[in-house]
Amino acid sequence: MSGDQKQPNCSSFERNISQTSDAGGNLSQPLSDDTFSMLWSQLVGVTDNGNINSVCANPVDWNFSEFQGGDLVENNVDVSLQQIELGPQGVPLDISNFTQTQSFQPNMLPDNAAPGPPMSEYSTDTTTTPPPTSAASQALPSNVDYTGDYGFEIYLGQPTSTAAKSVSWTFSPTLKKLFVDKDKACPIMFKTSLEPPPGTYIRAMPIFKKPEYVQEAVRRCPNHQGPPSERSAHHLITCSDPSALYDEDTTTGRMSVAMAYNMPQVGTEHTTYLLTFKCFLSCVGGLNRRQIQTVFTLENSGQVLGRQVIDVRVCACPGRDRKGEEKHQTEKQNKKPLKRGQSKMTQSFSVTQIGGKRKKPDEEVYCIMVKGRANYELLMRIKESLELMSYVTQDQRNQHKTDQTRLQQQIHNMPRFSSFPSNASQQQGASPPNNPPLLTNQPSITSQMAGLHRQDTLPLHTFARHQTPNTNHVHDHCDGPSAMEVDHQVKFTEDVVSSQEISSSQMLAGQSSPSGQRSEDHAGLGQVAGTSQVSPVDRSIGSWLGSLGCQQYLDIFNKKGIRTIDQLDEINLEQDFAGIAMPQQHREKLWKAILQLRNPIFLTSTPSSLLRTGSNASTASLGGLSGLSASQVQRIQATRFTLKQTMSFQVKEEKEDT
Amino acid sequence: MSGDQKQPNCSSFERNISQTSDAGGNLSQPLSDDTFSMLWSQLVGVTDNGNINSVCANPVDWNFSEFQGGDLVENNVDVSLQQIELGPQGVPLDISNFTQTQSFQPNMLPDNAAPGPPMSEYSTDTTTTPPPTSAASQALPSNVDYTGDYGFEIYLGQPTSTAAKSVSWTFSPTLKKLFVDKDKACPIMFKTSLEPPPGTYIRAMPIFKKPEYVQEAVRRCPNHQGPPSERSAHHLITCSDPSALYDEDTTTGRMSVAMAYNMPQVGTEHTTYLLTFKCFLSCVGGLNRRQIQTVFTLENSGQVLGRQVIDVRVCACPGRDRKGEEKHQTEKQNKKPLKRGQSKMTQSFSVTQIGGKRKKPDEEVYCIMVKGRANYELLMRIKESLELMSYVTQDQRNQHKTDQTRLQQQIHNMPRFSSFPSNASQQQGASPPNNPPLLTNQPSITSQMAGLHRQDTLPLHTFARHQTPNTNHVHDHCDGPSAMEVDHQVKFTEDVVSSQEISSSQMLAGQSSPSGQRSEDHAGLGQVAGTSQVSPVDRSIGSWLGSLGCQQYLDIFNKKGIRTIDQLDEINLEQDFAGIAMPQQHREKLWKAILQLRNPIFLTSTPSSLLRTGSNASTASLGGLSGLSASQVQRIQATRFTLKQTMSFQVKEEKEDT
DNA sequence: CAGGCATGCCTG
DNA sequence: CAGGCATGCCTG
Ligand SMILES: [Zn+2]
Ligand SMILES: [Zn+2]
Repeated sequence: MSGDQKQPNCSSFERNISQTSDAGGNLSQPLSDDTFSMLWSQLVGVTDNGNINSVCANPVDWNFSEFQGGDLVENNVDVSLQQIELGPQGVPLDISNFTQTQSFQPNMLPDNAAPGPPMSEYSTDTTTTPPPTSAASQALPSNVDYTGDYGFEIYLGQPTSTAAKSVSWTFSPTLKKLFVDKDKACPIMFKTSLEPPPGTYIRAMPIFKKPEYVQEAVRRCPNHQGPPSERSAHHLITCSDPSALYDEDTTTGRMSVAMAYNMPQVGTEHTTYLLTFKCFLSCVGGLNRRQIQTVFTLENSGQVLGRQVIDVRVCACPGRDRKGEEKHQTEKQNKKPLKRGQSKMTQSFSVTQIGGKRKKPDEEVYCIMVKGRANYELLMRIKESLELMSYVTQDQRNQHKTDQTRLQQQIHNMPRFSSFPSNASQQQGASPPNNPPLLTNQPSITSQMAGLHRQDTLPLHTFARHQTPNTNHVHDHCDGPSAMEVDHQVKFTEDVVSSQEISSSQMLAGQSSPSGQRSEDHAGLGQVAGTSQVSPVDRSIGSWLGSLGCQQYLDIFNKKGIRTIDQLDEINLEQDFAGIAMPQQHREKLWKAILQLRNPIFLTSTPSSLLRTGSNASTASLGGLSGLSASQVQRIQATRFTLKQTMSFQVKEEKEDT
Repeated sequence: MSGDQKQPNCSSFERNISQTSDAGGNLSQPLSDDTFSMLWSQLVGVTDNGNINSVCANPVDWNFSEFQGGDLVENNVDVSLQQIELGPQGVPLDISNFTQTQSFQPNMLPDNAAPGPPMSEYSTDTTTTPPPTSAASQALPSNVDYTGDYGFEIYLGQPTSTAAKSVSWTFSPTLKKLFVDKDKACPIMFKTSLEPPPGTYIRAMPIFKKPEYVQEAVRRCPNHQGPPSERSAHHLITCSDPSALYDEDTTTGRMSVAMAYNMPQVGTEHTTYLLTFKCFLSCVGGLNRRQIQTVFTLENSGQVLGRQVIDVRVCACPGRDRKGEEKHQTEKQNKKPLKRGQSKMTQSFSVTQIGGKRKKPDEEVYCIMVKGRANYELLMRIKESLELMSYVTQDQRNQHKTDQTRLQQQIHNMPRFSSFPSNASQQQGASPPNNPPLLTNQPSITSQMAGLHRQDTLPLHTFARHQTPNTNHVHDHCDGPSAMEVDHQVKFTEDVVSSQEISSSQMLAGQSSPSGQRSEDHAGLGQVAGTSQVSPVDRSIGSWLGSLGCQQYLDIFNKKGIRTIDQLDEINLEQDFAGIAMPQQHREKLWKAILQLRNPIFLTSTPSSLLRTGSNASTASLGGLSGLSASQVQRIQATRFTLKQTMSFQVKEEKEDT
């Protein structure tokens, strides 16, 4: 079994690779803090780069987990930077993957985030201003799939559900991960929907997945280095094709192999390359158990035409390890949402900046020593918000103020309390002992909510919760760019509101978002935020689906025995709804709404309570382009940041196999 | 837990260390065959060396286990080559360690095999003709303890019985093995009883323990190599003393560190060195899980004054691994002799050659491909005998012929059959189903013997077995150098003989060996051989002890419930008799006799039956110097070969924890 | 090729 | 520092 929880600690690793590490020395600072600093400075560096506006699509997406002490089960931070050139039709800022939290699929930005259909005018524009973006030469190489104008796609053969323990290789579609034995040729196939220009090649380049190491070039361990006479002596990945070229980037030191790309032979759909990995993931003094990905870029003259990324694990027992990781992942998926005592929180920031003009931030990096994890985490999130705020334009701030004022007025009109359900059976199950029947402003509201999770009747009145009027309710579920001005010291209270009030607040959310095709997803987000901030009058699935415009799926939920939205905690949309015919749009909408329901509390004033809450997660976002319409702009350079952090806590007394 | 069963297979290892291996390429031949060839050619090479007669003591002792497939549990071959200079007093060829079979103590040749007391005339003799015998410069370095004229001894602190899992180091006196963490300074102490000449130093040199690798220099794996600026960059062992010198022998490539030796500080008994091991035993591309020993030689001007050898395991958890290996060893000791279905055989050859004159054997090495383990093992033993035969002198051959003739005459006088015990209960227990009541010449006799093991009554008549007259009965239990002329295709039959016949045959054995101090051990061996070749009339312990002249221990056996010699299978002399006051001489005599009883069948015509026999082991020996007396020689150069092979087979249906 | 060990290293 | 995992590799 192989998981990704275990990583070499920094100090021991530094000793191990002291001879080969060519990464910067800033890893000696406290890991987590430094991680973010490094990550952050990278982002800043990229956006400050003068080439930024000419980059067609340069997303950066990281997924890592640290903070491994204590109860923390998972902590993923995805940072995505995407620069998009908008044409006259406008390219909608797709946020359909916004709430994606699986760590094994972190890089799946939607294909339609690419600059338009093949052979459109954008492709010309792109090719006429080709920046030197060869994957190997970038300090922070992108690991985001991008089929590009030529429909570049990777293929690893017919999907298999399992493999013998020691097969030479096996691909897990679920994990999007290749498990491959060392020194075994592995056929990797590619195709393009259109034939790229002559001289196009595919570059295969391994990168470390975790931000601590992403700057370090992946190379073979000393044990497995080839003879100096071989061009590929230090390359992890070799290609059976003798004409393959082995590059070592002079500045980044990255080792990659470039293989001529030709369209598939007649009768075949794909072009196959036999690749060999020359080190184990576990190789001491080399990969050293650090997860890697392999970035395949379709390139021509250094210009990236497409990109496909897969995780790769080079190990002695690909079948065994695949099984282990898939099981691990399934356990994660299945059990975490069910865990009463487990808390998960996801925060996500998305910042879109129109144009490249913005004052250059202070690039000096400071180190803040913080004692205690709770304080540290709190400070980190504040820090993130503060730093991200610098990317919010004045227009966005103004817009936020307006929205804020309007919303507060609406909320003030709501009654603070109404009635409390007398049904004692609602407090059955795993509800904590201290479950006061009357709601107050005290912080244990999530415990109370946990006590209601198992209700299977349809109460006429039930809980709803929203923030107190004097705090910024949009702080973690913003529906506009102004959400950056948030108050992290926010407190939640629980209110019971009537159905009328619910619908009005939903309307409010709907109203605050512009309609129209380009802002559709944006509006969707606003609607989702509304459902969690202003609760439905009853917690029946029917009402909830109705509020989402998804009544047609009521039967499906009922068949699964789900009658109240409190039961939604037990759902796994990807799994439970995998076989159900449903437009992707709806699927995403439902998934987002469920996530919102699960994560009503993002931050409380007492950070330690994060470890005790029944279920908390949060998604904060900064949607850009809110003030834009297609008629307003002819061509826009847009930069989108997405920073998503998911943290999970494991409650001690619960066993893994509950 | 760490055992020594697991070894890298040859091919994978070759690939792993292809960059660093500087050993000969003959490892590509079949491992086992090649192992012996290599080993053998080494022996031949050493003895053919012109320097042989001037070498004071140059024993070679190997212990390894291969043949790991099938039921084989253990296979140790110890080869010892000792060249001894005999003074006027004569130095008896001590064979007190002859039956030692523990693989963890293979190198403990007796200290009195050294050339006499300190400051004797030999020391002068030795120092006036100093050969270049620095441990590092020898292709096949000795790993035999030798305190030498100065009483050189190693000390690893107060013995401990156990240690915490991850202590930086711990020494197991039982295993004579140091378990030490990588990169942790380990204090190793030495003392001498006399102060050696100025300029004396201690050389620490690691060697591989197994003959497959013993020629290869031990060096760090590429991962753990130091910077080229360090003299010790490739040395496994480093010393904290900056004045230590790091040698790399130009011809052998061996890496060693030489540390100045000074007598202990006043008030201390030992001189301490802080040594550090820079690679794990498991290091890929380096030690690669190959067991090592460290040879500490007290040297002066390249001359070896003393030698101390310990096994070393560099690992991350010294305490854990020590516990594991000690447990493993205890299990081996305790359980193997008890196992009914397990068979163990030990063969041991000892060849002593007087003087250095002997025709140079053909040094060409050929490879015989053999299909099937049984055939292979059979052929290997034959090969060994044949090759060892070339060391037998003509005098020895003549002596053998004489003995042979005399013995055959005696045997012909014995009745072939008498009666068969009617006690059906003798066939209880683990006896195989096909257990014919009447004895014939068929080959399944060992099965029948197994059926008799559990008898706990004292039958008036019981089995005895010896070889048919037309075969050479001394083939595996020789009592003289002529034993080399053996017939390995020998067959055994079972006879029942009377007690009178037993004692007569014992007398025979006794008569054939000369009396006197110098040949005492020789005589003892002959007696032992006699007890197994001509069986006692009854199988009671009393009779057996009486025949050995050890009646005084009858009570001890009875207290342990042992009443027949068949029960001796269940005894472990070293353990069961550890606390019993008994002269070492008697202990050895008993032990040898028990071994003989256990191993009546050494070779059968059906090799596969080796895997099925209840208990078989054998000791063959070639005692040298049989014709010598102290008065005949003033000074003698003697060379003694000892080749001992121990093989154990595990029967499938028996569990380890029976 | 499945079972399982050996063994460095991570976690509490 | 003990428990236990991760993972290359050996064995049947
Ligand atoms: Zn490697
Ligand atoms: Zn090493």
